[in-house]
Amino acid sequence: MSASVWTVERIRRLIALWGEGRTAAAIADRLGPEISRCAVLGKVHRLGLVRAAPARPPSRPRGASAFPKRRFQQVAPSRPASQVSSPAAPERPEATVLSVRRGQCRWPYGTPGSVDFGLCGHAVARGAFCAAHAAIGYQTRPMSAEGLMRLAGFGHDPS
DNA sequence: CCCTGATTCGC
DNA sequence: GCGAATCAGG
Repeated sequence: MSASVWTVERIRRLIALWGEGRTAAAIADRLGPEISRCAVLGKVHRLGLVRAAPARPPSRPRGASAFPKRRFQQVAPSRPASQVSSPAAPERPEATVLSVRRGQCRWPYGTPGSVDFGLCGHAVARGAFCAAHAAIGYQTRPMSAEGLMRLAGFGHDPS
């Protein structure tokens, strides 16, 4: 017979002790060696006994193996379909941070700080980028109706 | 580094 | 349902 470790008696004591404001570790101690602090926390949570939440803004997705190793996401300029039909972008950087001059595309290549880091260097078409990279970097996303109204000077002001 | 409670997920 | 793992904050 596999009686749950959480007997009625233990649950009763848990509720009482939790109500007294004891800490999970202290409760785990009193409930016996079978009950760990985590077990207490888990049970408390499961019972919905969560002590008055101090309005803690849920900062992030958390929990066991939420993101075990994928914690760092590669953040690199993504290359959507726009690049396919755009004028050629160089395979390798043709300028460096030090060498790049006015009129040269400043699209980054490689990892900043590493020796191979460089800049596109092609002739600027728009802003700081050549045509190919401007197509990627200056994508204008469709603006919401609210955004358009705000931009037009019609703030949504009910009063 | 110790502690706290909170949260998630594999079992 | 259970609780270890892992989080943020003190």
